[in-house]
Amino acid sequence: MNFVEGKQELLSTWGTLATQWGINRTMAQIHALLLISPEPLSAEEIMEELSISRGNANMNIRELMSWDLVKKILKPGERKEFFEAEKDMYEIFKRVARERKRREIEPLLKVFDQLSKIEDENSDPKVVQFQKTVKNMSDFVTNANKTIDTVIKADENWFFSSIFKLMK
Amino acid sequence: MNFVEGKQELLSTWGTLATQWGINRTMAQIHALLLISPEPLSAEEIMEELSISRGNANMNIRELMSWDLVKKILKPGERKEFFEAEKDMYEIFKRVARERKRREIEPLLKVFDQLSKIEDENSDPKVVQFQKTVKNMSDFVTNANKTIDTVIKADENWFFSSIFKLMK
DNA sequence: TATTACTTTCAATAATATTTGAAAGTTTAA
DNA sequence: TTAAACTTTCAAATATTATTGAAAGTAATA
Repeated sequence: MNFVEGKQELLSTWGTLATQWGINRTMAQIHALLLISPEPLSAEEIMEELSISRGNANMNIRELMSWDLVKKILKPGERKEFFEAEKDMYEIFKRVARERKRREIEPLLKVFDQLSKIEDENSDPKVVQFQKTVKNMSDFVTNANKTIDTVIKADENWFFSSIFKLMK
Repeated sequence: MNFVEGKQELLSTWGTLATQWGINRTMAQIHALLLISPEPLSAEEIMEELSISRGNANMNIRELMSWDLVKKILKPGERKEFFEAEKDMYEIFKRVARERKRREIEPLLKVFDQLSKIEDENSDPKVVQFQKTVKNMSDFVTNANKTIDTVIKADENWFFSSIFKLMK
């Protein structure tokens, strides 16, 4: 496998992985492309490399910026915009965790909160198990949420090495 | 909100969340339905509750079993099969982690391994940054993989409380 | 063995998510 | 101003994924 083949393999694998995690394939591929690029790329270059349309490129680049994974670079004297990815993997991980927390976990906790308020005098086992399940889900997600907060604040070596030490 | 409305809300929210994580909506809803059910349910009952076809129910129940989240229960004297979900949230989390690791992380590490073997004498910055990125991704995923192993072996209270203590 | 009571399969269909591309919008500079 | 060089939008088209349901398969029982 040479560089060009390897690049295709990486972009394709990364894109496939992304879809398994509910992330748009093109978004992941643009991200990977910027990760392996030593220089910021323009929309044109991204469109070219991935054979995608201008609209698609624009939309996914902006989505990446909203996740704080990519930033716009303006080169002096150039009118065009260039894009550059944050390259530190742990930083990427933290930013994704922060966004998913905000977009998904927090709304979910609100739903649990509402569901926990359901009062049914009724001691029907169905109601009892429902309430038990909501409580368990809610407690678990609350803990997961706190764990994410911990990770977001921690630094990489400390976090990973601490986790490993737990099992020694 | 009463019990019936709350149940609908939970099934719907859980299903939506699942799609954001690359998991089939129906699969997640069947899982949630079994989680709130005090008794094992038959395929018929699942079809009825979620208004889905027999084929769809069958397919997703089997998928849940392949994730080891649901098991088949045979009641003595009954020909029909019933299904029951593992209800412990941390156990569910570990089983999902174990499966995603096996299905996604391990194949991914193989790809990284191949990509790391690309030798291009060439000191083109594009090649250099490619190799650097593959190395970073690979190291990060390797660490994440080890962390998952740690979590899979740990028990809940110990794991969560240890994590929190890290930040004190 | 034949019938009944189920479960499984899968091609066709439907639902959902992504992508395109042309038109509209914006900014810069002559 | 106007034109050029870009970026953004979004309705329509396409691609992907999920669902249906009827037929085929299987196993228990009469």
